[in-house]
Amino acid sequence: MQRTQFGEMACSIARTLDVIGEPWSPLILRDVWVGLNRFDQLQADLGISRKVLTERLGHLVEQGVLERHPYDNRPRYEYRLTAKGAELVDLLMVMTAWGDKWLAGEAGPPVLYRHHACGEISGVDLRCAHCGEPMHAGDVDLLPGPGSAA
Amino acid sequence: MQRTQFGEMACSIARTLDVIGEPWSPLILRDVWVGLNRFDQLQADLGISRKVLTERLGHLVEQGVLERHPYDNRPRYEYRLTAKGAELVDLLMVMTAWGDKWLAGEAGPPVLYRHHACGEISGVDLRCAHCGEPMHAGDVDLLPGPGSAA
DNA sequence: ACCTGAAGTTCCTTGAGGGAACCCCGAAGG
DNA sequence: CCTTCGGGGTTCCCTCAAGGAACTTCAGGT
Repeated sequence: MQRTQFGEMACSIARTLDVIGEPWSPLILRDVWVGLNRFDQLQADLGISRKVLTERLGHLVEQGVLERHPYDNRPRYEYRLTAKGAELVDLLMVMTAWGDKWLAGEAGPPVLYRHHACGEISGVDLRCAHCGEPMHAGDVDLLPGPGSAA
Repeated sequence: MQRTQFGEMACSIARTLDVIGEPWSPLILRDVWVGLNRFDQLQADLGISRKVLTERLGHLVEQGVLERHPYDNRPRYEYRLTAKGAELVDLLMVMTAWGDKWLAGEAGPPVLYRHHACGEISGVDLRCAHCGEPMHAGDVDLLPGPGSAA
């Protein structure tokens, strides 16, 4: 965990980091997304310390990103993405795209995405929600919004 | 810093975290993106410890995300995004979109993006690079790729 | 010769991450 | 009824990274 809390900053990036910025959190989300829903599965897959896993899951549940819910009529629980959490998968897909492009090396990407709509192996691209044209680092101006500190 | 190195995992998310997963790194990138390029500017804006800032900048330069380069013909340096780093801004924009939606509260988003192509205030949306249709958590199947461990 | 300002570096303290052992609870087996 | 098993955590200790503040270095300006 970062010692400095980012959540108080007037910045959506900082606030998002307060939710999933701790080490392991994005990987936990990825695992839950792909269907590893139980404590021991996560622990085994990630090799994370049980103590830290407990802390992370607690935090993610508290933030409304995961839901802990019982199964099998005994003290067994599984974790699932909430709607809020499912939208964080966007972030994971963009990380995947960047990692595939810049870090995968000779071997190529470890995982491929097949898009339901077109059936093709593909990746994500960022588009303007308004006009549908590409939207990347150089394509925007930044303006102070209603929630700015000033 | 995470004690466990994620870079060795066969996962582009984990590898990406190895580059920018440390606390502060995404915020440093954001600041450099918006034009805070010098050590003291970054330190003052973020309130980060100078020691940690030195470490983070060093790591980001080593990873090829930032370039350190001299100005003013004396021991003065500024940091700039490389092409590799500029593409990481995609990640920041997605984090912003999510934070704006789920964490901004009453006050609304602290920062707005105006898209050059259409001139409108807008945000990003994820589309399939192949067919252009929306691509989110439920719209894909995952398949093992060439670089998978198996 | 002195001051200033940028860009680090050093040193100390605190607390989060790693690791392994331990605990609790309900079910199933004998 | 007593024991074992397996999921889901807790507890404890150790190490190393983050915070914080003071110190250093180098070049220019006055």
